Amino acid sequence: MKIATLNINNINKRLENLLGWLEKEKPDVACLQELKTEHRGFPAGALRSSGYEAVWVGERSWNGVAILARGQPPVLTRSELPGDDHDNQTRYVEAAVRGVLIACIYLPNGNPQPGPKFAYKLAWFERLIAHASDLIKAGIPVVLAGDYNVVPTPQDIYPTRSLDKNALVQPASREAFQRLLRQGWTDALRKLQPTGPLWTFWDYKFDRWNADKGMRLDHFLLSPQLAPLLLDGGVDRWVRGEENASDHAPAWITLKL
DNA sequence: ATGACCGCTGGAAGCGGA
Repeated sequence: MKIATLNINNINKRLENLLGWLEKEKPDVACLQELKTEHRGFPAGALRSSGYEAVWVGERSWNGVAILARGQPPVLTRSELPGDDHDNQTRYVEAAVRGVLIACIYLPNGNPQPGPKFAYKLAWFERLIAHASDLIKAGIPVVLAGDYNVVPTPQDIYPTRSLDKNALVQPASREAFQRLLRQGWTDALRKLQPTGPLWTFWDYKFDRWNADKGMRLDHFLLSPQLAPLLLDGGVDRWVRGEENASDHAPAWITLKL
């Protein structure tokens, strides 16, 4: 079972890029973030024509997340992260596919830092940690996939001091990610490749793609039952080099199910 | 680097993203 995650940065603006990637790489499950469309604007028909059924939550202009599954409909289990009834941002969707619970996450960016946006990021992270704890305790196979907007360690970003104040690299952001891992989750891509660059994002600005100055922001966390089933994984870097690309590339893993 | 990008809203600059 091949599971992928991609921050698409507007699904309708990049629909041809998305369909081209799905056709070529054929993930069984694809988690998407930053749909940037209201619920009714989601291109469900085009995706169905390409062989994918979907569940999604969306809002105008910002955020929005989806789970696609090839050849079968994902079974929706949650469309929001528990813990704050006043949070209306569409950043979490969860569904079961072939016996695996898939959570698609778009964690808040948190810039500028410090400030209310960074506080929202950390509060959202705490809600995720609480929910993830419940999922671990449930003893079921779970993949937490998505754009965490966290650079976990210094080796997950090109060498620079210019981003020292950025929310993505703050000690509080990294500490929250480590606390999540310590519940028993496995950082799948880092388990496969313990050291070295594993970029999934290159800023549009400053020609970062051509300089290959990227960051690792998109992660797969595996529950204890799934970690031993991890076979392979990587980043589809070619997608970032296409015309009209998102600033993220897809990351993927395969599980022996 | 107060950076040179990209997309959105609204109908101009300003915001958000990372």
